Amino acid sequence: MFSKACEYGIKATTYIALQSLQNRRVSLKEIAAETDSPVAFTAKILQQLAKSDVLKSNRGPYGGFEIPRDRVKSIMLADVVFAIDGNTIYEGCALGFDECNADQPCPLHNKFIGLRDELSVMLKQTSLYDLAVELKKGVTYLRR
Amino acid sequence: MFSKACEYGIKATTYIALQSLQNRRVSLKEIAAETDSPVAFTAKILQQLAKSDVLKSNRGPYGGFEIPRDRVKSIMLADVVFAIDGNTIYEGCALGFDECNADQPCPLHNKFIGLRDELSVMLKQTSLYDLAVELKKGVTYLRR
DNA sequence: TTCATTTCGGATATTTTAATCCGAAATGAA
DNA sequence: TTCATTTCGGATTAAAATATCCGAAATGAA
Repeated sequence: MFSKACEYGIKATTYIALQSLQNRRVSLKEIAAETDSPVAFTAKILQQLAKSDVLKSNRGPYGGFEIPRDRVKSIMLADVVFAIDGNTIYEGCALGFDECNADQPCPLHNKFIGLRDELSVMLKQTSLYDLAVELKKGVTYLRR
Repeated sequence: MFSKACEYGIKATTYIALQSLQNRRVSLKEIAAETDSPVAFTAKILQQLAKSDVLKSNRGPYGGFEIPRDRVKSIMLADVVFAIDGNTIYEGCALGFDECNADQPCPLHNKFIGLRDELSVMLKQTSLYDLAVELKKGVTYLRR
């Protein structure tokens, strides 16, 4: 479904969102530890997310990553996924055709369009705020 | 979503099902050509599907692959997918946890269970016969 | 039997994804 | 300024997925 990079990216941004809501800037080391992710690989992903303007990075002591408080509610899961995996998840054909549409569909096309649309809606409607709130409540977890 | 191997496997079994309904046994070469798939890689996948009893293979001249006519309606997409990709698509966690359930869910768990169940139902309810019929009608395609 | 045809199975090669390493650059504090 | 801390960015390595190659085995027909 998602690439490993994207999985780490979602966990990381969720954690950063939670801490940012409490005005805490967090370091790469802390993020990797809290999300059970490989440190160096996570660094690359965070860099990419910073370039895509999903989060803000700061170098030097007391540096780290953050998401401006007023943006936590408007950054959607779809933004994170798109920044890392692109749009194949929304637009890609289940059987790998470069193009696949109602006009000339693959055998699975019609059985998948509904599901894909639902997925798309879900990703676009779920904000980092939504994910952070549940994490804070303790009803979801970033590691086991 | 699916691995490349699984994509090729679905296309191949759909094609074999269509031909088997017309009592035609088909060769690897023909299958690969009709589904626009790499020959040698497709061979491996068909071998695997034969071992999983999704289809029957026959060596020698006039050999090739087939699906017993009376089984085309009872072999489901889920059987093909399971034989190649296993059950991660049904049971795997969206964020890669080894285990992920209502008791200790990842941040996406609850947003995904509905979708995953729908996918599961769809794969279990769609038979090779269903796919072959649409292909025969000319409303779906195995290559573009 | 002989031969051409076809799948089988193991080894190998290529490509993509995942992950690490390390010096450079930025930054804040002493 | 000096130094420790932290991210940045490029190079490299490792692992997994994708794909190919080729000789062996099976099989049906001449």
